[in-house]
Amino acid sequence: MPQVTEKTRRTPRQSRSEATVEAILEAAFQLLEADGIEALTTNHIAERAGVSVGTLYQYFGGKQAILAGLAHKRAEAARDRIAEIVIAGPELGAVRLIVRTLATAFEGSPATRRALLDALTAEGGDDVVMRNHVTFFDMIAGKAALGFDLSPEAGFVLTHAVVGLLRAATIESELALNPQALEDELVRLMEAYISALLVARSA
Amino acid sequence: MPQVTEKTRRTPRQSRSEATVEAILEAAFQLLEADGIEALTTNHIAERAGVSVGTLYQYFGGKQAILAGLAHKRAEAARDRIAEIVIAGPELGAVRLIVRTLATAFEGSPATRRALLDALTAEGGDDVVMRNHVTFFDMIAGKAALGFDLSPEAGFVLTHAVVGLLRAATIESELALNPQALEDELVRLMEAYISALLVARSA
Amino acid sequence: MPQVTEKTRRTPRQSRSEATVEAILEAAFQLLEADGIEALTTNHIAERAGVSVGTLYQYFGGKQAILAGLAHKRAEAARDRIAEIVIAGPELGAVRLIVRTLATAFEGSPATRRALLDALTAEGGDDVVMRNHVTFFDMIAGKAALGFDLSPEAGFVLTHAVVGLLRAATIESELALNPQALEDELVRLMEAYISALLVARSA
Amino acid sequence: MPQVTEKTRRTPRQSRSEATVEAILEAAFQLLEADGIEALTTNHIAERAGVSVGTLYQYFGGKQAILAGLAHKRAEAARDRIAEIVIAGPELGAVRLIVRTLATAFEGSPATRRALLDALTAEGGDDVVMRNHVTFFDMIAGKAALGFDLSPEAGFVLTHAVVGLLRAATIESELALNPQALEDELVRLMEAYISALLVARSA
DNA sequence: GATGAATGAGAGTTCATTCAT
DNA sequence: CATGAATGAACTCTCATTCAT
Repeated sequence: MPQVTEKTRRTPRQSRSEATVEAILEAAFQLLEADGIEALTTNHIAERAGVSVGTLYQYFGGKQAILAGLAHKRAEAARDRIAEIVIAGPELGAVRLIVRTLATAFEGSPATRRALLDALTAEGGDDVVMRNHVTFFDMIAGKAALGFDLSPEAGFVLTHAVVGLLRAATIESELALNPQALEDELVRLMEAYISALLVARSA
Repeated sequence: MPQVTEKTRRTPRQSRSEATVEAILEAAFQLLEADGIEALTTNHIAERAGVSVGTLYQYFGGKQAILAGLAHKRAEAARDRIAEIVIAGPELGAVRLIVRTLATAFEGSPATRRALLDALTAEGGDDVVMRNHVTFFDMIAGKAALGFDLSPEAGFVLTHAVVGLLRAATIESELALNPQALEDELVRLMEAYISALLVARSA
Repeated sequence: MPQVTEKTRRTPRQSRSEATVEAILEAAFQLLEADGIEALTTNHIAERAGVSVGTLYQYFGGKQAILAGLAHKRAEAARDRIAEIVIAGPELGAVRLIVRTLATAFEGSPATRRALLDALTAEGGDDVVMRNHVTFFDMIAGKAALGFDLSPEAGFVLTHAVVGLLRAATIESELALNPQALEDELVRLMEAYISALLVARSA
Repeated sequence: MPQVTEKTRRTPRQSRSEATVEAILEAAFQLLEADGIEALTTNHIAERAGVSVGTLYQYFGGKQAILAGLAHKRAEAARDRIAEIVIAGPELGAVRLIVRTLATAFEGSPATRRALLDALTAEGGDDVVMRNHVTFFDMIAGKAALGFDLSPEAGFVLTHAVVGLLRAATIESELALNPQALEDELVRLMEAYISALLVARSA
């Protein structure tokens, strides 16, 4: 049974280890893109990465951990970019920029995106986006003059509405939605909600 | 390899067949609740249902088809209930009632709910909720006087925002969100969005 | 991890199943003799038996269970033979016959004998010889006019002295002990002990 | 593959080396007690001992060698104590003292005792107790006035009856034998046998 | 001498699926 | 229609051991 709980077995300190970890993640991403989640096995990943399975298991607890590692890297990058946006504080276009950042956070084919998104939620709480959603959106909320008394539920809705819709859009590829139009609607949704929160607050 | 494409092999007409199908679905649901998705195997389901694996394969194309069957039963029930709500036309509370119906559509533990939700999306387009979202929300849209020129993207957002958020809420069980407060926020989100759509339309 | 606790997964009722079980045990014995315990794998056993691994796992919980099955078959046969000896009641030679029966209970090479003996003890209490030693030796004890108040410890010594020595003799093959002389000494040991017990009892 | 043949690679003379060897043995013993033989790996031992695996392999030929080292330490201590007993020559109680010494030779849980006992026999002839059993019991035999013409088989029985029974008693822990009563029976067994040997000799 | 990252053969095991009965 | 014994490809994961640093 895989050790899902313990993501990293050996925290790499030396450059050789770091390169190995990087090679494993890169190999996993390539295979994911090429053959899909079904064909993604630890043996294949190790082979493609040019290391032995044993080495792979030295750094990752199993397939899920690798997927999670891949997803986290992207999620963190997205979060950093959003943080920059908020700090830079382009008053009006902030919501649109954030939506756009999230929409492009996960590179790769729809199937890959879905796999990574699932890996994030499969961890059950270790999800960076989720775990940090309060801190994260407090920043936005502060910028938007909502103050800090955003309820957990409102924060949750603010965070997950966009991510959830992007997830759904990724899966529902055959609907052939217009990305631009979708972005417009997402922005409309978020701005309408934020306005409603502001109104409720001032009441 | 499971036959994802062909969901039902034999459409039951006789009562004995119906009972068998029912027993299989019920067995699957019980095992899902009791042991989780990991322990859910066709052999176990057949055993619990009191039929042989062979018989199970006479009615279902495989594990995924069973899960999908389970999910569809719920999804259809939810859709029917929502249709009634819309027809009954309780002007003001409609959005809230719909949200509530969706929130309670899937019984069972969070893990079970997630598994069923995933089964729905895993089908890749056969999803009743998704496939019918235009028809479905056109009804709502009509009631709400939005007219029929709801863009596909707006319809998509309208449908999936709620479902996606409920999905996220189900998974993120440790956040311990207040169901009532969450419902309030969902209603706020939807009503704000609908208003925004109305405003945009009239402009 | 193998399911050591649950020896048989499917109790065979039909002749086909019985033949399969028999084939597996026979294959295991042959491989044990030919290549030793190290080379004994479930895959090899299945191949040699002419069945698939899956089938093997339908009947046995794993390698240990197969070994245990093999050992039990022999142990039971030995016990039956000893029971016959006691019932037949050849007054003087009984001890020698019992010793001889135990000495020849496990066919095969020393390594095989050791493996089977170990499998018996590895079960931790399910061992037929051990578990039944009281019942078993009460019969002998009765014959020997010791009565039924044989202490558990005396019964234990009676049972295990011979088995333990045979085990040791099997392992210590390089000592090249003379089987006949060893048998003589074992008989001497047992008869001396029984006499001592009788003396103690009459005192 | 473990190098069973070559037990020690480097015989330590310096104190640092001795400390390392000691740390490894101690670590192995602790892990054996805590987690059982299954969880005992060279990597774990090295980690617990505070050395690298490489260092471990500098001093021990492998896992078996470590286990053997552990067992030998105890076996040698027991032999020395028994030698003292024989030399001290307390005529009547000697057998009882020897039995008691053997019974307490291996500290630790039953599982640990079994593992160490097995390590001793697994060496296949390098076993100190076994290899030296003639020399060893000749001393006792001499003391007991049996002379030097003790047959190898009688010597074997003399040595292994006690050890084998203690092994069996260790494994069969659920029988909950009374240690004192068991000791009594072992003494009875040995004294009866020695007497029988004496009688046979004088005949 | 010490290190510890890397190895990799191969073990055990699962389970969706088939098809002869 | 039902059965369930049989299948077997494929998977995850271990761990004793080596050797370049």
